Amino acid sequence: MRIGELAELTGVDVETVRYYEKLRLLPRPAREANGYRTYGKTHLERLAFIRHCRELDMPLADVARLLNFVDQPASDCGGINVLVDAQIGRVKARLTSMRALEKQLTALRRRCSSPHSTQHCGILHELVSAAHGEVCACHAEH
Amino acid sequence: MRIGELAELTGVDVETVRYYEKLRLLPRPAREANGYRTYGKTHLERLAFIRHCRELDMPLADVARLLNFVDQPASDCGGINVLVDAQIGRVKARLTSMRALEKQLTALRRRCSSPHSTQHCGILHELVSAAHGEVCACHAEH
DNA sequence: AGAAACCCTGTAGCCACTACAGAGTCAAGC
DNA sequence: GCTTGACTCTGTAGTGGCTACAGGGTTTCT
Repeated sequence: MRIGELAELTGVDVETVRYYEKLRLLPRPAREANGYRTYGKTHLERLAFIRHCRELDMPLADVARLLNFVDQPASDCGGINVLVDAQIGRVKARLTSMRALEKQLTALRRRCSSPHSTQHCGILHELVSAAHGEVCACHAEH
Repeated sequence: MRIGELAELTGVDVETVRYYEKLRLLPRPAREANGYRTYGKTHLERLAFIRHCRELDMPLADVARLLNFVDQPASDCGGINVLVDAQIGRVKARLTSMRALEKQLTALRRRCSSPHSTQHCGILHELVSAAHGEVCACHAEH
């Protein structure tokens, strides 16, 4: 299997496959006589593994650690839980801040319903008033 | 006011202030005889404006556009709404995918409650099974 | 035979910073 | 006057996770 086929099967860009190789997430493949990379089933599975982890938005450094666990079946899996829990924590934290952000933006948006001149635009007024240290609708408490 | 004081007042890092200047978001300040930057009230307000927009997670390119509107009070403010709406759209889309992500991760996490050997770890099994194209708990439908 | 599609290496760009390196300047305390 | 520490300057490189070339070679299809 050449790199294009591997990329196609896993839904990963060709350049990304080479990128993963450079980061040593994928082992170096054998080469054809012309220098083309040749992949087998193990590469396919490993790449699918990486991709699945990325779909869960895990950083590549964590994926590398998970791959280490895969390569050492006898070791304790406690570290895996730690990684997943950390990822869940990050996602939860971002969710919280994103929800707040959405509220702030919609509050800001309500300040201007119909188009008119910039100097009377409620949105811009809100943004500018923050520059004066005043209370703004989007970042108001409660 | 020197750069450190400006940074302190706005809660922005000193390096970031210089970075904004390089991107022409902040006008070039006057210089003291020793070459130190000197800022006034207008800089302070403009920087606070930028920071407020960044708190709403707007890209700097959009912030630059908003600053253009500020500088042209007579122009139509329709473009402002477009920017804010686009930002709201981005945030909503990310919220949706983050919520799905959280579900996927917690489903994955449930696969391993107590620590044991890696080769029997349900989490790793899930991640590996994806590599075989099988259905996994975290990305299962419904 | 020629064109399109694939492959190679290596480098630079994206975003919004952040972190230096290596130098100069300034104020306070001894 | 001298040291120490805090501040400032410029310029460059690093972060993550790709993505997009440039400039070449190879294969495959028609």
